[in-house]
Amino acid sequence: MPERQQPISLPDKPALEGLEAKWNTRWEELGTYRFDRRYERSAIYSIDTPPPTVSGSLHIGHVFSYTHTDVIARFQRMRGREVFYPMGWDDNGLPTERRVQNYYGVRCDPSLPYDPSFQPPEKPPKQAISVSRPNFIELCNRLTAEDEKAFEHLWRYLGLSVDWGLTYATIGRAAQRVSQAAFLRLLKNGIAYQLEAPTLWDIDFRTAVAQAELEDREQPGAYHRIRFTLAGGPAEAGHYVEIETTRPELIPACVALVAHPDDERYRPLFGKDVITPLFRVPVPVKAHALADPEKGSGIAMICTFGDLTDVTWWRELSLPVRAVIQPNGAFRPIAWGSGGWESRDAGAAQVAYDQLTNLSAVKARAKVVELLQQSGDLIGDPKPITHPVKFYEKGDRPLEIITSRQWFIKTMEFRDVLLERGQELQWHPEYMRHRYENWVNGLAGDWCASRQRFFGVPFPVWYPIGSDGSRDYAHPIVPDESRLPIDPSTDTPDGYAAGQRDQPNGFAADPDVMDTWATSSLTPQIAGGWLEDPDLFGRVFPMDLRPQAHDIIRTWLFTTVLRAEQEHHQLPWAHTAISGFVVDPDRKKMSKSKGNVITPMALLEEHGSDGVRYWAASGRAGTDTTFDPGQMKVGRRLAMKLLNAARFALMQADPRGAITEPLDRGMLTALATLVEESTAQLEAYDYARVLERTQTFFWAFCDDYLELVKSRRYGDFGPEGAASANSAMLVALSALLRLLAPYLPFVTEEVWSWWQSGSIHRATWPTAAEVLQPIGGSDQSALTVREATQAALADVRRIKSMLKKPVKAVITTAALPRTFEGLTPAQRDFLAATHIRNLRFDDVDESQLVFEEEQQRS
RNA sequence: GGGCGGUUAGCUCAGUGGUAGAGCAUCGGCUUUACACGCCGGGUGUCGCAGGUUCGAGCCCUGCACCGCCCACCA
Repeated sequence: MPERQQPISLPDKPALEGLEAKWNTRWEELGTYRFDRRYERSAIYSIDTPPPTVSGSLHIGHVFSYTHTDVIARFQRMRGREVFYPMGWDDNGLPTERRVQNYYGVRCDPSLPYDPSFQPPEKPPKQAISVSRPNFIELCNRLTAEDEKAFEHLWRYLGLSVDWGLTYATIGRAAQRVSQAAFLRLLKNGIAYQLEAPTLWDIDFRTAVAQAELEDREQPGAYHRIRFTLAGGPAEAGHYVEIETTRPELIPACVALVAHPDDERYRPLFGKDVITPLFRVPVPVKAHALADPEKGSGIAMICTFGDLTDVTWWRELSLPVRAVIQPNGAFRPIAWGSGGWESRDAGAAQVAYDQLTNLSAVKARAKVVELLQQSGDLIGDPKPITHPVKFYEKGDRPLEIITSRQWFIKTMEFRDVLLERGQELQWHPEYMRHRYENWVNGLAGDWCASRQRFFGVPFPVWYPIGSDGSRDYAHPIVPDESRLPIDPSTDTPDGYAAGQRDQPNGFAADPDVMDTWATSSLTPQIAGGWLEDPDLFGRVFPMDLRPQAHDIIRTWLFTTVLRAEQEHHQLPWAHTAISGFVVDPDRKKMSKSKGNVITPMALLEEHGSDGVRYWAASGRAGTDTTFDPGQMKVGRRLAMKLLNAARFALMQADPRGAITEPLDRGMLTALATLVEESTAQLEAYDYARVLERTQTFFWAFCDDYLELVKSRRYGDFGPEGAASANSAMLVALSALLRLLAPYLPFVTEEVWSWWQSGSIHRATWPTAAEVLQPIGGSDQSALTVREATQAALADVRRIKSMLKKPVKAVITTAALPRTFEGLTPAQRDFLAATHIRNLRFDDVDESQLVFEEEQQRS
C-alpha cells in the first residue's frame, strides 16, 4: 500500500459542517488538483469540460451533470492518470447580450462612437440607454467577470476537482484567436464560404440562425381557402383555382402555384398563368414532386419565402424573388406599376398593399383576410388548426426567411465521414449515438455560421471597396494568423491606412460575429492550447472525454466533431458521457422558463456538498433524474455514518496483527470482489452502479460486520482476536474510503486526514490484490462463514424483535445444514453480538438451528 | 412519419435466465460503551398488455398500449 499512515488523531465529535470550506482551502494550498504537464499523453486523462453559459446563475442541472464528470475525473486521477480538467465559461453570444441589456438597461447601437468615460447608472433606467458597440462589449466583459466569480465559488463548494489555473472564456483572447485562425483555415481550404441566400431569420434578434438552433412549437393557425383567377379566362365559376394557405399575408410575395406532376386535376394548368387575388399579379402554375396532392386542395402557393419548402421550390423551379418582409419583420413599402412591381391592376394592388406596409406578419394576415373577404376571394371561413411552426430556440416569434449575405461552413460533404466518426466515438450510454446519427442524416444544408450580433467573435475579414464604392465580397482581405485575434471594425488590414475605412478604393469590415457554436466547437483546441502551446496540445489532444447533456448533441457535440475532422482529420475525443436532465416529480425538465428552479447554493448548504453529490451520482448516465431532496438526505446520512464508523475503527486501533478470524477474512474477500467490480464499472463510466453497490456494502459493513466483531475488537477474546479485527477494519476502511472518495470528496478526505498523510484524492485507487494481500489471497471458506453468520444474525434479530418477552430458545429459519458449519467458526462473535449464551445444533429438525436465548439482562 | 428510452412496492429507483429487491414513506420496538443525523424489525407487488422461446422469463424474441425525448419539407 502506498499510503503512509500517521499517528491517529480523532475529533471528539465528528461533524460534516464546514468541511467544504476547510478542504477547499487546503486543496488550493496544496495544489491537489493541479495538472502536471510533464506526463506523456498515455499517462494523461483529458476532459473537454462543458463551459457553462454565463448568463445568470447555475442551476441544479449543472450541479447534476458536472458531478458526474467530477466523479470520473477523481476516479481517473486515483487510477494514476494525470487529469487535465479545465473549466471554461461560455460568455459569448446572445444570452450574455440579453442579460447585459436587462442588467444595465442599455442597448447596443453600432453607429455610436465609443465613449471611454461611460458608466452605467446604478439602477437600470426605464428607457434603455443606447451605447456604442465597444461600450456594450465592455459591459458584457464586466458582468461576465462577476458571474464567473460566482460560478467558480459554487463549483469549488460543490467540490469539482478542476485545475482552476486552467480556465478560459469563449469571449477571451485565446478563444478568439483559435476561432479566427480555424475560420481562416476553413476559408483557405474552401470549407467556409459566403453566400447571399434565403436564410432562417429571427426578426426580434435580427440575425440569421442555423438549423441546429431551430425548434418547432405548436401554434394556432388557420387554413384559408383562396381563389386565384385563371389568366385569360373570364372570372366565373370553373375559371378559378383554389389553394389553401396558413399565411395569406404572403399573397403579394407569391411567385407561383405548384402541384404534383401526376395530379390530374391540375395537369392542364401546368405552364399557364393564374392571377393572384388583390394584387392581380400573373404567376405560373408549376409541377414539382414535393407538392402533396393530399394536402389542402393539392395545389400550393409558393411565396418568397413562407417556409423552407418554398425555398426549395424557388431554387429548383428558378423562380423570381418578391420579398415583402424586412429584417425587423415588418412589411416593406413597395411601389406597384411602372418601375415597380408588375400587376394587371397596379392601382388596386397599391391600394391593397399600402394597408399592409409596416405591419407585422400577424397584423398583415388579419388585414389581408379582411380584404379577401371584401373581394370575395376567400372561400368560406378560415379553418382553425394548430400546427408546428419553426422558432429560434431562444426566440419569441416565428422565424422568417430573409435573403441576406451569410458565412457558411460546409457540412453536407462531410456527412459520411461524420457518421464514421460517430461509430468510432465511444458513447456512454451507447444508445445516445442514435441521436447523433439522426441529426447527421437529417442535415438539410451547410452550417450558417454568421450572426448579425455584437458580443461575439468577429469574422477576421475585410472587403476591398472599388472606386465606385462597391464592396468586393468575392475577394476578402484576411490578416496573417500571427495578428489574431483582430476586430476588423477597429483594426486595419495590412497595406491599408486607417483613414481608408469605408472609402472608395479603401476597405470595409465584415460586420458579423460568429455563431456561438463556431467558437464552442473548438473547446478542445482552446482548452488544449492548440496554437498557443503546441507541447501541451500534443499531450492532451485528442481528449479522453467529452461530458455533456443530450440536448446539445446536435449542436455542441456535432460541431466539435465536425471541426476536429476539418482541422485534424480525427475525433476530438475518445469517449463521450451523456447526462440526462433533472426533472421535477411531474417529469418536466427543470429550467428557468418553467419557473421550477431551485438555487443550488441553498441545497449545498442544507444537505452538504457530499449529500447533493450523492443524489447526482445516483442518476445513471443519460437518464433523466428526478429532483429528490430525500436522496440528498440519504447521502448526508451516508457521509455522517462514514465519520462515525471511521471513528469507531480508529478509536482503538491497537493491537494490530495477523488477520486470522474467518469473519474478518470473509469480509475482506467480499470487499476484494467489490473493488474489482467497481473498478471495471467505473472504467465503463457506470458511476451510479458503483455508488449503489459500495454503499450497500458499507452499510452491511457497519450494521453487521462491525456489530459482530465489536466485542472481539475490545479484547473480550484476547489480543490475537482483537488484532485480527483491528487490522481487517483498517484495511476495509482504507479501501472503502477510497471507493467513495470520487463521490463524497469532503467527508472521505476528512476521515483520511485522521490517520493518513497526503490527500485521499491523490491516493492510489484500491485493488483486489491490495485488499487480499493481508490474508494471503481470496478465502472462499471464510466467505461461507460470513454469509452464514450474516444470515443467522438476521434471523435472530427478526425473532427477537417478534417475541416481545425473553424466551429460552428460538428456532431460526436460516436453516441450511451448512449454516451450522458456517456459523461455528464465528460463534464467539455471533454469540456476543446476539447476546445468546450458547449455540447448539438441536435435533428438532436437522435443517433447523436452535438458539437458546440468554436470561434477561439485569 | 422515422428513431431512441422508459413502464417493477404509496414515492424514487436497482435487478447479471434460476426463491421479486433497496432507499424513502408508514407502522412497531430499542437511552446496546462509533453514530438518535442512530439501531432492530413488520406489512406492502397480476414486474404495462398479449403471444413466443426455454426445464425455468421482470430479464431473451414478436406484436401492441401508454409516458417521455430526439429527428423530419409542417401548403
